Amino acid sequence: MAGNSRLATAIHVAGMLSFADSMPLTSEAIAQSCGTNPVVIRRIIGLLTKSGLVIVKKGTGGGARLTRGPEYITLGEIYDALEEGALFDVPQFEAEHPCPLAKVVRPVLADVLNDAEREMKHYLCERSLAEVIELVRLRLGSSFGDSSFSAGCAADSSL
Amino acid sequence: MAGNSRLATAIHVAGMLSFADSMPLTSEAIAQSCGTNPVVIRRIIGLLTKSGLVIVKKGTGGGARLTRGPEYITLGEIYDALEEGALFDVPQFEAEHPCPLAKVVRPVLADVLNDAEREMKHYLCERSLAEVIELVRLRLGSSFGDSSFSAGCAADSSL
DNA sequence: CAAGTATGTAACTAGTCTGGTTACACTATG
DNA sequence: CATAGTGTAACCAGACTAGTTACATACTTG
Repeated sequence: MAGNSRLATAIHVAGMLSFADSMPLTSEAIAQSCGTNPVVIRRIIGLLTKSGLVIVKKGTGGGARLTRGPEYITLGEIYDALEEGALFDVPQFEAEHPCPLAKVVRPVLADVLNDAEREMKHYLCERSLAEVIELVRLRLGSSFGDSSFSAGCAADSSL
Repeated sequence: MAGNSRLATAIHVAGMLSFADSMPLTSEAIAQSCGTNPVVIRRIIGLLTKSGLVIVKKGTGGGARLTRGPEYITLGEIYDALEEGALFDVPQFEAEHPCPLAKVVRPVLADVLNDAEREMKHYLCERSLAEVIELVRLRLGSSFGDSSFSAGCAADSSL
């Protein structure tokens, strides 16, 4: 349970919502596809909602759906929605720290490691959800048509 | 104590060893500069040694020193030495998984997120330890000369 | 050889995070 | 009102980071 699978789950969720198009999906249905618990899904959907990527309808027939088409959602936006902290922690020192070199090294390290993280984020910002879905379509080959995704998966697992 | 400060510490350590040039530094001296415990430093130095970046001499007058000049050590090598796991965990599903879409989505996500991580690593591999040291020199301005680094910091904190 | 110095490593603790789970209040539909 | 969903709090388990103590081992010097 060590690694961080939240981003994988979040993109998985967004992808499913994209397939379902305007039909809202329940956290229960999504959780089955993701092999996890509805509450875990709701926690993630809550963050996506907070970032304006998703809109949620409560009550009977409710569920979540995307606010935009997948071409207009980048993986970077999904990553940001999760509010992860900095990838690398660079503790800074107080003025009284005995080693003068250390006090200068740390801000430099913070800059460099921040840049490294930015490279990763930049890559994610250049990949749209639609691109990911297209890759999935390619892997699926021709076994499914366009609309059979939601019919074949989301509908199945919601019953 | 949440974040991962190991990379920052490891680069800090390598930077100090570079300043000390051929004079071995003890984990005690480095720990003082890093504001942490000698054992923490030894754990990191152990990994750097395992990767061939550092060589260690035991006993009186012992300590660690770099095996190469800082121009020939990249931050990517230091990152790899720490043997961190994958940045993003992408759990895969068994063949019996109920949702057929999910089983196809996960390998795609693994690819995409792996690429994102690779972008970050690529940036680190293009930055040498010498470049970091140069940035530190620039921030220090002209208050210190070249050799006063090890004399001013490492030597001070080792006494 | 003996004493001192330094590493290597195991063991334990504390704090934090992710993920799983249960429980329950709230809300919208019909 | 009954049902279907979400939102959220609370708690547990597992894992990791960092700090610390303790001790065996190895090297150097006198």
